[in-house]
Amino acid sequence: MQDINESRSGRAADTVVRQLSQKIQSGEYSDGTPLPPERLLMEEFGISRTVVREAVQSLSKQGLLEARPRHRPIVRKPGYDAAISAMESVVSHLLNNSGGVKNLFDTRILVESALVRQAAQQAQRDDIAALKSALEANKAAVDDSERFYLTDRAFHALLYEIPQNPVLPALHRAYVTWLAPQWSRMPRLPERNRANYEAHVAIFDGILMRDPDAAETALRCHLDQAWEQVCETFGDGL
Amino acid sequence: MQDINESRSGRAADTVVRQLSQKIQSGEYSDGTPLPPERLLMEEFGISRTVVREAVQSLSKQGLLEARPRHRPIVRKPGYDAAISAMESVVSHLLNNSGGVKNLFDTRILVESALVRQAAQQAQRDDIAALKSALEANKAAVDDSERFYLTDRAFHALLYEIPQNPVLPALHRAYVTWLAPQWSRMPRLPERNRANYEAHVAIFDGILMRDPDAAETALRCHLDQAWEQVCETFGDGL
DNA sequence: GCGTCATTTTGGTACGACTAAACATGGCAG
DNA sequence: CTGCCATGTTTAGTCGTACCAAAATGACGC
Repeated sequence: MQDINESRSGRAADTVVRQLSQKIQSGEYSDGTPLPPERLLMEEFGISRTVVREAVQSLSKQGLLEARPRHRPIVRKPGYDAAISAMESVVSHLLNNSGGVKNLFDTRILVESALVRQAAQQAQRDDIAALKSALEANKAAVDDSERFYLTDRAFHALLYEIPQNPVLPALHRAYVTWLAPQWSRMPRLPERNRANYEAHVAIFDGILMRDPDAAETALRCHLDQAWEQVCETFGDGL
Repeated sequence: MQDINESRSGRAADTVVRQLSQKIQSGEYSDGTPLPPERLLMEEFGISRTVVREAVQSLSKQGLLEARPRHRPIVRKPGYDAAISAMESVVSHLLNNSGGVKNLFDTRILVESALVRQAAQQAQRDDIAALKSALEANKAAVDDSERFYLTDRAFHALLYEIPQNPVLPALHRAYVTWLAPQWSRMPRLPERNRANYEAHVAIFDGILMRDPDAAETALRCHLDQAWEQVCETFGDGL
């Protein structure tokens, strides 16, 4: 009810954004519930609807609100995925620049090679078991390219889960999402599926034998091969 | 001049966002120049100023425009840094959650350990020379904590530059920015500076000797130590 | 030429109105 | 009583206008 004026910030919307995000974080607006209607916020903060809408839009771009058209914005405590999706639009521009896809994929190689090394050194019994069953799912799907794609993704996803760091699975989802436009237009051949499966086996063996070097080598070989396939399909112009 | 209606998209602002971002990417609005005034865009697209403002705000949050209050928005072709800064607000929330800082720092350890391994295997003569001079700057600044902080950052930044992948330096800037709140409130002691310098030397030696394992070990030791210092300062509640 | 001041431009905010979609209600037919 | 549909209500999306203040612009005097 109090005027938020005199908050000495160039833009009124900014102070509203601060107050709202604070109320969200403090739980005053609990997760999953819709925000009060714009007209209520308007009188609560003593501002016009213009400013309310600006603030709401800003918060939704930050991932603290989920705004569907014609609906009340839903309060969302942001997770690591929200951070990733905040970059999405920018990234999509960057991927159109020459070299953008390769730069992104190279970071994936970097990260994933570090992951398999760490897995080879620290993977627990259940991690290994999960990898093993993912491998079997791979093997069972070599002839069904659509399904193989899913099991392929699942195998790599496991690598990102082993360190128990919630940033990493989010990062994997990001890679999958951003590289999907290239990947999904590639031809899916059973031979390639089989080669990928065998590459996965090699990675798994490296982890199983607690041999970081072997695991990393296998993974780099696997991803380099994938990149070559991309280049063959799109003609290097990335 | 044509009506953008009938574009079959729930929100008018979204179509304007698309059109504008396309015009920015195609160079019709060249980088560095201000966008046309809102009132012009309004009639150009046949929409109200409300929508124009919404679109402009959206684009500026995406990093395609740089909007200062009371100024015309400046067109910016987004780079990798723009992607990072798009996450900034979300990340700042995540870092307040328990474990957020540690999760982020762990990814840094992961990435940076992969970087030093790669450096040990692939660093060129000039990379090594750059590292060497960064080390000397370290050594010269051990007694001036403020300056040592800068040279410390510069040393690590070099590691991110070696693979020639523009994503990585941006990532380093992100780490520095996001972890700065914790780092900058830590006491700076010459002993610590000296210890950090020696850790850098160990990393450099590993790279110089083309010994990835040694380099990685030294780096992990270095960063783990840094994390311990953070914990001592803030009492583990991260 | 250069600084100063008045004018115009332009973004920031407010208010009011209307539309259409989503939601809530209640009545009607089975 | 139950399920479905018509109706009214809520609410976000959009538009138009108006006003203010800061910035950009240009005129003027020095």
